[in-house]
Amino acid sequence: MSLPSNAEANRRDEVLRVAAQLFARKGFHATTTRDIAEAAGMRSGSPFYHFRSKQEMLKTAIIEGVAAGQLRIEAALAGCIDPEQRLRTLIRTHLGNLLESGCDVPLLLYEWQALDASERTEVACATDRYQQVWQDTLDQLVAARRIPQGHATRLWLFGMLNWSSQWYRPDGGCSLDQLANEAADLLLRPSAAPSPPP
Amino acid sequence: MSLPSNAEANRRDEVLRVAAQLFARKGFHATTTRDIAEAAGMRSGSPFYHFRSKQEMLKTAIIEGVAAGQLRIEAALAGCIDPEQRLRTLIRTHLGNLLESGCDVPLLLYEWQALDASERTEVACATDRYQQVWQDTLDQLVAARRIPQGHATRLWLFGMLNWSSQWYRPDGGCSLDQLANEAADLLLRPSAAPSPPP
DNA sequence: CCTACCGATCGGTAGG
DNA sequence: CCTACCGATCGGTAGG
Repeated sequence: MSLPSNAEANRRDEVLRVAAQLFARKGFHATTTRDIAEAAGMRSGSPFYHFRSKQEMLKTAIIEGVAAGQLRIEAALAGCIDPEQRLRTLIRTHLGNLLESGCDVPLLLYEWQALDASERTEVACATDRYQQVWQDTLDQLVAARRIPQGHATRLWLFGMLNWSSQWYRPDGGCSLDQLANEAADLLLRPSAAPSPPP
Repeated sequence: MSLPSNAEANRRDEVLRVAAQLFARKGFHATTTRDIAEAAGMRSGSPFYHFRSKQEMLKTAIIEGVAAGQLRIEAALAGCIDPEQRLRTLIRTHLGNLLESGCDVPLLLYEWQALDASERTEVACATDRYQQVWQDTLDQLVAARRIPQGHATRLWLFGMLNWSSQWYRPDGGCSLDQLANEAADLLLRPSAAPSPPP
């Protein structure tokens, strides 16, 4: 038995990176393993030295993308206590995870349908963790009457944000900071006056 | 020259219907023309008697799906004046367009990427019309201070609603009426008191 | 990681 | 609309 060498691991990461970007841009089924090989500077059979199958590339890309996004969220949230500020930070960071170039492994939101049942279960574990901190923050804001109650609020919110990958263009003259604040303003009610009514 | 017979047109509609449903459920690239033929009770080459290519089936399905949804929206909105009520009706009807079974030709939100440039232009004409009535209603609600200003409000709203196709399950114990009202409540501020402050 | 290749499947067509 | 078929391409593998 031998552990993978550093060089080998780096090549594997490179394959994963280009695969994830192609999956994000063209979709899983519209991307061929030959596309991936070419983008990684390899011959057509070589990606299969690193991954058993195209589906395994997808599963790994989804899970690593979510994990990387989760790390960025935890870092951005460090030391942030106020629920409104936490929500704004979550929204801004999530938009970055979705839209900002330089994401080595982008979030792949729509491609999980190409996975089979057991792979979906693995992916669900990663996404459940990603959503937990959102739910906690939303619960606090409901308690503070900054947003209305509702079963689906977290899902509505993810929808708002995730759909931006269908329309956002970096050259559109609207920064992610602006967009993030606009989205938060759409959800948040003004905070109640500090003194109660007579 | 001969016009298509009724029987021929009916078969074409049947091909389109099953193609649209397969595209919606599995995605364009994961659906084969043989899947479509089988679902329509034909042999593998026969769909091409009605459509020049698989892409033409997709383009037609998208445009007809949007047009059918548009008709349902116009019918539901007839005689409805109040902006809040109009928004609630738009949301409820759009969720029906997305999620309700019995949609012969469902809305295909994500598959337009498989089209080429000229086909996308045709699709854009149909979707622009679909969005116009939404924008008008949102503008009225901004003027009435029921929702905050923002460049992207219509896009946030469509995101909220469209993402529901990723998580909504009809047996989940939540009706579309409930969901629609919850979504509207998330957006709408309470209307201002009728008398102005001193 | 490359060379060389395989079996399967795909979109699409000719001819009737 | 069916039969019969084609050329291209696909995911994946054996052997080195």
